[in-house]
Amino acid sequence: MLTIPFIRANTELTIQGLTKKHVANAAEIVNQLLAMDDDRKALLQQAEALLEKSNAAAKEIGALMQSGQKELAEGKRSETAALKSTIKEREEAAKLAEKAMLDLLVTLPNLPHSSVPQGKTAEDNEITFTWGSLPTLAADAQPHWDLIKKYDIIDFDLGNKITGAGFPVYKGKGARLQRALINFFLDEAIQAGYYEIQPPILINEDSGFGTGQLPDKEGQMYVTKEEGLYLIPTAEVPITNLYRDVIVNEKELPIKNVGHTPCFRREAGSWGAHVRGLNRLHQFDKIEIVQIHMPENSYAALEEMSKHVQGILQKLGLHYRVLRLCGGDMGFASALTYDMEVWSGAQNRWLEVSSVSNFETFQANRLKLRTKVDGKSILCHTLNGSALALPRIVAAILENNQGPDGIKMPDVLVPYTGFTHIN
RNA sequence: AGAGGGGUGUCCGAGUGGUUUAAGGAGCACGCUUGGAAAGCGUGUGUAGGUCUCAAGCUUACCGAGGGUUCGAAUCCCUUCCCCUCUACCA
Repeated sequence: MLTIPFIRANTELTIQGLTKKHVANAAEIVNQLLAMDDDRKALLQQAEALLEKSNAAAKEIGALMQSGQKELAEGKRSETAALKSTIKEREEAAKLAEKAMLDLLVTLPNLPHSSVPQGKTAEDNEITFTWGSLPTLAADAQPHWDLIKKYDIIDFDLGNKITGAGFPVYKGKGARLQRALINFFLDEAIQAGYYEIQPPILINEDSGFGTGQLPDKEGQMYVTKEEGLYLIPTAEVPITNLYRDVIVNEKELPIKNVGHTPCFRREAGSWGAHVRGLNRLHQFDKIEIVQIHMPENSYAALEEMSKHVQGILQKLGLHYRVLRLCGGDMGFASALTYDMEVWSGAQNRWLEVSSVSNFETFQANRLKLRTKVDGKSILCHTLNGSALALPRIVAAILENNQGPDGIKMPDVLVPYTGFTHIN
């Protein structure tokens, strides 16, 4: 979330940024927020003044008791007892004012970086780079949902039986391809200096708050009935939350972590056209990279992460493009996001396979993730990106590499799969 | 899951209602000392908020978390989380 001191010092900038992200009535909300903070401070001061008085009196009573002046102590006691209810009342008022302010503050998205294009929908995203060329496919090229049936490698019907829609079962070479991709992606990340983490895939409420899923987006996550734990929508949540309530030594920065996890998304209400086959699932595997930086280095890190993801796509020989998301299409917590999309040969459309973002201090403020500069604590910058999500990569490989002898595996993957073709 | 014991600062650790303004030790930083180091001596060493032009200062909260009792809570009570031991179960 944004910080009040920042909003106070950069009120105009804040309003402009929120407007770019299509927050309605940004100016009104910001002014209300500042008024609420003034309110909070005033109430806090009242409460603290009374507390100071009461603390002093309690200390006096203690001293009187010790020196045996019981009568005096008793008198003082009844005097200060009267303060109690007023103090409690003011403390509660201050607490309520703070909560009201925070409740509003957490609803505000992060401010977009100055390079973020204006715009409302995916149409307004800016294409910054395109690599490779359209695959040449036979006229009878099939979409992946037909190919997986033809080769019997991914089974939606079985998934329906044991769980429900959107939970496919990977079989035989389909399962082995999954495992190959996971290992390939992890190895690529490790080679690029990332440290591997295997986090829990259920998280508590504090973690959901730390990275911005909660409050507000609980509808997108599965939750366990008894414990109230959430199934992670992405490894970003547990891996970033490792640093919740942490003051990291500047010498330990940058932190570069990678982890593979299954990801769970309810995708409530988002089913319809364009979501056939592997395009959108309730459960899928993803390798996630997370970085933590000194503020001045975070944008260089974002470029590095983008290059890392692109390097993998190039090794896989997938035609892709890079988008700089516009204000209306970017995520709640992000300041700048690049999406990578691969070309899906038989669907004739681009599929998003990665999203890399710089959150600047937005998550760090929620997490209380700080470092020290000249003895003062400052918020770190957090970044993350998919490197990569599996299902759409699988869809693209299947569709783009189909031929008369089956589906040819990209060369880099063969050492991992142990086979050259799915046939 | 049941019974019992715990959770104090960067770490160890004392503290069962009132100079706790959290003892003591270790570590760390700086200074003195030294040819240099060690030892020794001295000083300092948390987070967040408020006040303040800045700094200093003052002030509030924080002893796992939340609530309560009290003039006053690390200390007493309740709830909850986590750790340890034993039992049970299990891969």
